[in-house]
Amino acid sequence: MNNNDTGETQKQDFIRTLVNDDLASQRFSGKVQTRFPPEPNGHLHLGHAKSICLNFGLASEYGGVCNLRFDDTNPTTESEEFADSIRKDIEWLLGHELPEEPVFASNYFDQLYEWAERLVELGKAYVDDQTAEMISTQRGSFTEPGVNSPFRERSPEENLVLFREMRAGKFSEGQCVLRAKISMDHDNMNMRDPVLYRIRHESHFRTANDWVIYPTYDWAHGQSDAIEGVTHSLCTLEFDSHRPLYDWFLEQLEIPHDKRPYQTEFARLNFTHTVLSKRLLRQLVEESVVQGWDDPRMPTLSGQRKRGYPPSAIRAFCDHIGIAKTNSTHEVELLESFVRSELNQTADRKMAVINPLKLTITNWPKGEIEYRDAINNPEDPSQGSRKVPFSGDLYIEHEDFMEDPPKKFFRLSPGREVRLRFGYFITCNEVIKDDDGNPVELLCTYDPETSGGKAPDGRKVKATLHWVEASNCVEGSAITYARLFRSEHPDTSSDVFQDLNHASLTKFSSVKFEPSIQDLLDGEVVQFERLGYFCKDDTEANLFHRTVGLRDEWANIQKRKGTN
RNA sequence: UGGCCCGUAGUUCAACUGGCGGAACGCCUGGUUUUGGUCCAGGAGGUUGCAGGUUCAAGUCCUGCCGGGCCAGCCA
Repeated sequence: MNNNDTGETQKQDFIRTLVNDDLASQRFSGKVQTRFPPEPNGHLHLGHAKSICLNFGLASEYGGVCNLRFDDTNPTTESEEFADSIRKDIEWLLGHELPEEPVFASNYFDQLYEWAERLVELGKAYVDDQTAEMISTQRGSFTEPGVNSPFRERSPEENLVLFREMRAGKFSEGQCVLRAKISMDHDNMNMRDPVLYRIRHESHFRTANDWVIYPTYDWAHGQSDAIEGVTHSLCTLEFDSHRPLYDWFLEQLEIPHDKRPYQTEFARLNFTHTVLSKRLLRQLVEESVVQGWDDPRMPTLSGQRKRGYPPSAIRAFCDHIGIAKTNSTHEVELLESFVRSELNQTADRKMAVINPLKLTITNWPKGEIEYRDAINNPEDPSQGSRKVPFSGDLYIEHEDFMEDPPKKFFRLSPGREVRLRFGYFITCNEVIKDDDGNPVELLCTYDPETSGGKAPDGRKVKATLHWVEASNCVEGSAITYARLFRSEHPDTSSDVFQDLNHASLTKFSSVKFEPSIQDLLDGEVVQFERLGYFCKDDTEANLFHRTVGLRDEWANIQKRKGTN
């Protein structure tokens, strides 16, 4: 695999082509500036990661600036807590602190208001006293033109008085709005006299009680871009039909062409077996399907962090998938392969037994402990090695023993010899079972001649098992995760909750770890050999979350047998 | 139903202004290996949505159709 492609070749996609064209034509005198504009009313997820990588990546490639701009135009749903968590997630993803302090659309409320007055004076905006319902029915449909509001022809003077009274708090919520005066029979519904300001008698987390009218997204966005000096305003496909509006406002306000940002849309990110809509994600949290926004099964950035996904792997993934206008759904396995690829290079190896089966070496000198050399990372010899205790009292993985093994099962079974990693060859001689016939202990002998992992007589074994020494081990637990939804495209079904995978979390409570896990930092990711990558929990002692498993040939063989 | 956007291996993307359709992930086979991991080599997988047209030559240009997405919040 070549995931860690350093990619010297310049990336090429339709957006970078546009930027190069603008550079060539000196459209913005060689400047490139972008922005990432989340609304502080929820948590960031993988879909946002694509946009963050694009916006911040593009700016840094072209030596420009990318602002984190909070689109805080709706006091009803937004909060400082969301803003703080968004900033934290972005800095984690980027791997460094924000080069610039975040900015807020609310910083521009004065300017936005002033511009709105100008539009009123120009006769291009009016105060409409109708209810939301009336305005909605008057908007018409895709095939029917809208009808003009009875208040559409108010004079600029009257509108200015009314608009100032709106601002002064003279009216109640919903009593009136400010609308742009464009055209009620436009093919594009967004151009049918859109609302610019609505009344909210609510405190805003940045501007407190300074305002009782708040700009809508359409009125705030393009002008905020212009104020900041954004050149390329990148957003997702669903804003395509808003672009004519974006341009219309800048045109009316006579923003000079070389200072006029323009909007370009790209396809948002989707994953198989995953939902990325704010509404559904919130529902998963509120209905306690998951344990919170940062549940490791959540596609939120905080969830991925808790699970141990390296941000560099998410960035490499975003680089790899590129930017296009085609609606697309990526296989979650692709992201996982980037996570493995990264972790394979960086994660230290340890040993843990997740589902222990006692194994006693009958010819081992009683009570003797030997310290075996174990390499920390075969991909990176500079990481050195450690000593792991070994004795005649061990645990191995339950799944590594079968009394009556099928073909192609290479692990331990009665009479068979296997290697214990960093240890010796052992042969299973006897199986001790409980009343139900389940194996509870294996009696084995070891060959002292195989200390180097090889037999002097050249005989081979077909498997190497991981193990943990019983008297020195650390006890704890581990959680493995599977996808939250069973179907590939859960969000297309009418009831996504019907599609939940009820086995998305499996907790193992009597895990045996080698002693060295006590030196691990919270949030550190290691590979437990043959089991996968695991991340140390930051709140509970000796708890590990499985970030992602290893590729598993044996599981594939079993799956094939199951389906045939 | 009107307007706009999009259709290239299973998936996601390449293929400079028309010039032999490639890669990654996934899958399969073999090699290496003290992780059934990693790594290496090879393989299968395509009527470029369909039908016409222009051209010596079309994934690329033109026309029509089909399929998918978005738009009728005082959300963003």
